[in-house]
Amino acid sequence: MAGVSIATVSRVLNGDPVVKDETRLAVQKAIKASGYHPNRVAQRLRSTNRSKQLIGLVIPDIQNPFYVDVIRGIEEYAYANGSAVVIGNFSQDPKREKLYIDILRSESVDGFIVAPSHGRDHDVEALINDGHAVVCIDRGLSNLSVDVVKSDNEKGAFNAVEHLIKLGHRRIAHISGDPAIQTTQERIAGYKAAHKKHGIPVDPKIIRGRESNFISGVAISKELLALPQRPTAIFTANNLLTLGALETILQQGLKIPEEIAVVGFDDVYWATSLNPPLTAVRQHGFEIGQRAIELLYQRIQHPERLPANVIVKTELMVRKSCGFK
Amino acid sequence: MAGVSIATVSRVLNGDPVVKDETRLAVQKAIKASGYHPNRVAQRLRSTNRSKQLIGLVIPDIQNPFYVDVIRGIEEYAYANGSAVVIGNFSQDPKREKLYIDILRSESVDGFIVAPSHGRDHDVEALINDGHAVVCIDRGLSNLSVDVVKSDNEKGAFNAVEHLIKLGHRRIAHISGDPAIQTTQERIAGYKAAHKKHGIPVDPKIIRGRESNFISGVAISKELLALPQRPTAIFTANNLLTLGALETILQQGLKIPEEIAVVGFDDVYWATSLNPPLTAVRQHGFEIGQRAIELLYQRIQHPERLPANVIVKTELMVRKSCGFK
DNA sequence: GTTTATTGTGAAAACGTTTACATAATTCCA
DNA sequence: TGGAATTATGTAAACGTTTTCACAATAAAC
Repeated sequence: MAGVSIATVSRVLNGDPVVKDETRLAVQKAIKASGYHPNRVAQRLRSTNRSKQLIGLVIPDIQNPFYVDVIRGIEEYAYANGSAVVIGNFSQDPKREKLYIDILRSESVDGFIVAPSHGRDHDVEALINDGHAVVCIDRGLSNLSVDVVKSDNEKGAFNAVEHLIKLGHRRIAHISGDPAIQTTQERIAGYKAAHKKHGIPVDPKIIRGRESNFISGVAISKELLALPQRPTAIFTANNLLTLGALETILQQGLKIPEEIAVVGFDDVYWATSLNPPLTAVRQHGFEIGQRAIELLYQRIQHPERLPANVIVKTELMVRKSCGFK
Repeated sequence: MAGVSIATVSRVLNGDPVVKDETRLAVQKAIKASGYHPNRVAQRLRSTNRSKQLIGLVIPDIQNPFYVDVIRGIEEYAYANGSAVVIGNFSQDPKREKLYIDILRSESVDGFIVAPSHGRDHDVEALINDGHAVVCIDRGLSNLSVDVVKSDNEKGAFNAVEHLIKLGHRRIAHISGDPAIQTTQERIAGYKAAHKKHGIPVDPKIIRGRESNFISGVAISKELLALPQRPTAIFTANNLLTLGALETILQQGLKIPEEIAVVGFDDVYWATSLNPPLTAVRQHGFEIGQRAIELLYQRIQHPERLPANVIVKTELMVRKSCGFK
């Protein structure tokens, strides 16, 4: 249509400076006129060096607002680069995680951003060993050195618990998540560190963790509230557990913060609408996403770069659920 | 490796019954041994008839839990079929919507599930006119007949408002969303219908709508509460507006439901944890997603089928935010 | 006016599959 | 046992690009 070969069209599309201005304009005109759009599938199939404009994201739980923030951060960057993001939400199911990794692998994405289901995630390890660019979020891998972006879980938990201690609480329960997950362990460590610093003994009976979901939150908080020596405060390890605890407290008609104080890990956008507004540890999910995709592009360009470990600060959002003013 | 041609390997992969059992086994063994994975990019490039195992999803707001439910419904089905889902979140930005549609188009996805940014969405129309399989969710197109799956917005709003009326409320405000969006109009229609049925005059001054976000919710509820003849109840048109209203009410120290009743469109998983638990219109997002992808696959197989219009029921979740027992 | 550099363009291979067609291998029937 | 019918496999084109290489056209140098 522009009277040139497809090779020249390709060059124009890729901004190759070698084409004459005259032909470039002719081609661009023809592209406009014909409504031509390059086929990204063919582009990906062919090109080895250049960016394939597609990145894969493997997420454990898309219902968790924290990951939604992460996704938004990643997407923002991807959008700015004309890249698309393929999201696989594996709902905490390792089998499904594997399927998504396989799919994305065979989609020849530029790279992967993954929250591995656990520290010894063989599928993610295999991915890295096969030379793919991978950045982990929220949790790392125990056997392998890899780029990781996550929150400062220990510090975040420490601050939350210290806040409670400074308000006068001495018997603080902790509803934690799946003990197999690194994140859980770090948050427990922060909890303990705050106790240690203030010379308060840790009672292992009031640190209880199972799966990270609403049900566990309800169940564990019931157990804790039935204890003979009832805690005056509860520190929950993520937003679903927090909801479970609130449910129980509401149901038992206990007053927050007078009868029981609550601090949650994971700030959520509706935390201020709770009554009373919830004091919570805010993770900067959006920023985590941004840093992750930046690292990913760096890794793609410099595969030999040493793995980075980015720790993103948390922020204690003090609201009204803590009591003992 | 199995001593056969690549054509035969392809046939084995696609379950072509023509291959001899013996060779099939040999090939399968070789596939296992070599860790071979078919390249989906090449598959998509080549194959015209068969499913490309990729569907495109264009969503206005991934932070809205309703859409998250929709996504989960879609993904569930896709996962069961070994398909992947590419998600484009355009954050209510039509430019971004267009970019994502273009990207997905050139990814040669099997089909699209889209929530068009407005009724005259030219990009979505173009998609359909170009012969792509498209299913709309949440809102349809005004110029074009297309498969649509959405909630029964009018009925949902009607039930919510009638519930308030039956509890004795006579002055019910409505904080609505973007007036340009069909969904908004339908919810307003339901609001009016309930008034009409019960012979209560509609005061247009207490129906106010702007963008569907937290800020609007705060602003409009402030306006409403400052009115000389203050409403005794507020019906909000979506979960972000609800949050905004709750924020204002909490800040002004008003008691729910004694001083002001609240019913929200969009039930959310944390509605029960609010204090008091929120009465809300539940949309079955997961089911909407499921129906949408079912319709999409049907449309792919029968492009000439007449467009369907699936209306999914809503459910009024009666909790404690309505008062006037 | 030839040779040499420089610049812009085209031809063709390659990416990893699917698929129409051809051919080889097997079975069937007379 | 020879040919036809059937079955299983291989060959090669195609999908829509990118990219290497060669070549043509122009400009520069002698």
